[in-house]
Amino acid sequence: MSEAQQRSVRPTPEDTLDQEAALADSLGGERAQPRRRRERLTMETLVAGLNPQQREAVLHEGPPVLVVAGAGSGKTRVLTRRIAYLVAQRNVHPGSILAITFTNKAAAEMRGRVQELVGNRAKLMWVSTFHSACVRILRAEIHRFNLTRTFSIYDDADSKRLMQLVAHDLSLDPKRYPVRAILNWVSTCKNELVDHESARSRVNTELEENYLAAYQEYQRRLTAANALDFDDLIMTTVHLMQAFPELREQYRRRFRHVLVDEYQDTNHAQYALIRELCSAEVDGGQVGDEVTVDPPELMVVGDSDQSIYAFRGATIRNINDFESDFPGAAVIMLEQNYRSTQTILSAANAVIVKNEGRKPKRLWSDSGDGEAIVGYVADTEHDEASFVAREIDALRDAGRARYADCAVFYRTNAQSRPFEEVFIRLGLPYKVVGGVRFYERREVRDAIAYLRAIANRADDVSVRRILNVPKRGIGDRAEEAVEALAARERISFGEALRRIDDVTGLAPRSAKQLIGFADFLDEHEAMVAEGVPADQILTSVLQKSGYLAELQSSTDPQDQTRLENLVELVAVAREFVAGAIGGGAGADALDSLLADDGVLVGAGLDPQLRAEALEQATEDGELDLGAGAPEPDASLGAFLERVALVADSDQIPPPPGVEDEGVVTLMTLHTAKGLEFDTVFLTGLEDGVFPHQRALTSMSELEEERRLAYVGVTRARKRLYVSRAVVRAAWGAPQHNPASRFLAEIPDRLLDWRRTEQATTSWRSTSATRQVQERWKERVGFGARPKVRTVPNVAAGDRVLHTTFGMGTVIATTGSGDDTKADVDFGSAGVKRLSLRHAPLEKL
DNA sequence: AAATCGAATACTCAA
DNA sequence: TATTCGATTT
Repeated sequence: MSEAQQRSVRPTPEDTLDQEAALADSLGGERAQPRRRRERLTMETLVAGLNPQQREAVLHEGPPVLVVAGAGSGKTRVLTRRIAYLVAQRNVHPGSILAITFTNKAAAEMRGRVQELVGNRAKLMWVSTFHSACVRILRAEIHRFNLTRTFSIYDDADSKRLMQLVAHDLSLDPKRYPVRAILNWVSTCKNELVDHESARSRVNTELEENYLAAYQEYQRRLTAANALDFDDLIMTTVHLMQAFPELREQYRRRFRHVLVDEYQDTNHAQYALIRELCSAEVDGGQVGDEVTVDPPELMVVGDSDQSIYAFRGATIRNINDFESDFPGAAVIMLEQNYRSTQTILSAANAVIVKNEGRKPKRLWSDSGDGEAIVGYVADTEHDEASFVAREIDALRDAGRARYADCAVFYRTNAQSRPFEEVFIRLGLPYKVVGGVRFYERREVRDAIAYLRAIANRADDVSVRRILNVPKRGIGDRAEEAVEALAARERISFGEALRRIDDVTGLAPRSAKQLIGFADFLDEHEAMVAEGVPADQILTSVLQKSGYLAELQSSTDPQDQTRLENLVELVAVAREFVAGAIGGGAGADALDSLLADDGVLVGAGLDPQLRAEALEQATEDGELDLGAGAPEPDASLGAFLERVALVADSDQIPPPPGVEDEGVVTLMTLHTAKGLEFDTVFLTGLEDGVFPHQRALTSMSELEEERRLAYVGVTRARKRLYVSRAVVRAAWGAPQHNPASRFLAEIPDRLLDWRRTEQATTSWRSTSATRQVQERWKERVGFGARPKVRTVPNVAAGDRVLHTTFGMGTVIATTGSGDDTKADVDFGSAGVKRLSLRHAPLEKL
């Protein structure tokens, strides 16, 4: 970085520590007497310890402002201080602040921190994710679109099931129309605010014709089920604002300050929502529709180098075009990093500059070079895991790190396994965040489906999921008969269950079972109506449905685990209800929602968030911001909503206490965004793994992978390890991977290689390959089968010639012996997986 | 209607 | 490898 840059951003010399201490003191003093009206926070306190740019951001007034916040540049601090400043110095009512964060956990933290600064009034703020905020708005307003406030939220798995039904009914060839592909198309539409009707305009091919048909039928059924999918949550909220200008006005009046974190990861729909709320112009307004309110003050914070969610519609253009989107906007750059050593930052900078067309931005730090980055080339993924475990132990023994200070990152969830195996063997405490998530387990989903069916009878997907789970003698025939009635009468499946007498062609025995099932649902529906709290409904459902009984009597050891998971779910529900009823002061009780073992958590979601009723505009259009005490909400609906919106990152282990040294955290790079650890292990740095196989052919995807690498590197405070495995098992077969290109992008002078690849030319002779091959053969169950015929001996990196595809480069090899396949990049012809035995391939 | 077995398929990332 | 899907059997 240039000298000038350094000088221009260096903070004014001041004793940061002292001021922080003073701030903490004043806060502690205030907390001791919470009932007294708190001292007005002074301006000095609020900007204490901030550098000039941070201070500017906190104090900024007026036009929209973009804060370009490099990794570790203290943006959370800026956001919380700004909110506190708004409340304490500018007399902004907390109820008129809307702050959007990326995860529920971040929201809870931010609310907590602001609360420490300004006290309980902070509870009136809306601090939540886009999704939570939209759900909150939708619950209050969606009747305008003819859904009811009890609508179900379909997650990815639910959507998939529904789309599967749709595709089947439209008799789409599953080969040509994989459900996943249809859903992607639909999701893209929704992220761009294209509903199932206007989507016609983007149909050009026969393929898209069918996508459209699927979209329309899918949406029809979703609506019939009184349900929305994830993408709908945002799109529908925007459509509401557009369809009812007075509604938009109402929210514009309500939210005088809007703050958006992680702006680089917003998609078009989210952008449009912000625009509806904050734009100075009226777009899409109707005749006679006038903006009567000045737009709220808007601050967005983001870093285009950390944009890693393009796959779910995030577009970097939102942050790049902010200044033209919001004319007169100000831009503030935060480039001083307070987190990492210069070594780590240099590595990060060196990697990210390889991306083309990005706005130049260089992080710098004055905390010194620190330790060199440690590199390690392992033979196999198991060796890689052992290395990481040994290293963590060594650091700990040397007193240089606690478990909780260490994190292991990988590209895909599947890579966690070898680490878990080794950590368990060595007795190293750890927690995997994400992966096979609690709420995705079958038994948990079944339980949730029961609850949804009760809360929302029209929810066909849920009702039919549990119709015969546990087995109660309701087979396909019976189900079809009921469905026929539902179709004939144009009612939902659940509704048809109430009219079993009208169902034709039903065996008496089936009819009896169906009536029993319908009664079961009715009974619990009545409980909900009586206001029985969610946990009691859940336990009742599990018992009376026979679900528990079936698991208890099972001999399958897996069912034991399932049982435990359900017990866990009940515990979550209990905590939820306790939190809601304990209500009011209950931010602390919330923290205890963190599960104690590795299974689950549901932290971070403030019950307050849904407990607090949405304040409505009074008749003359004035908003009563502080309306009433928040109502505790222990209802089934509230519980379901929380369950639908929990995020992976809500499960990150809490910082350890004084005695306890916590656990090592394992997670994907995506989940790691926004976090920081003293010691970071960046693993699986292999082409084909990270960057991911599917990103290798596309420039833009490759750049996204690089940003992911950038995010990974910048999570580290003091120590960074980068490692790869020469041979890695994928799908049970050994795979040979070359070094990740990102490794080469880290300057050598920053790296301390503990171990490098042995100089072996042929992969056949490496011990690593043989080792994995042997293991593989044992598992698969065939011994040393003699090869009938030799196949071309190629390895990753070799150049090859194919009779039709021409020249190519071997990316990786899969399998062994006759089954060996090679992934070859033929440039313009793309990446092909070829069987070496058959392919007309010649090694060059 | 339920259970069982082999084949097919799948691994991105996630609210 | 591990889960899921379906076809088949009982």
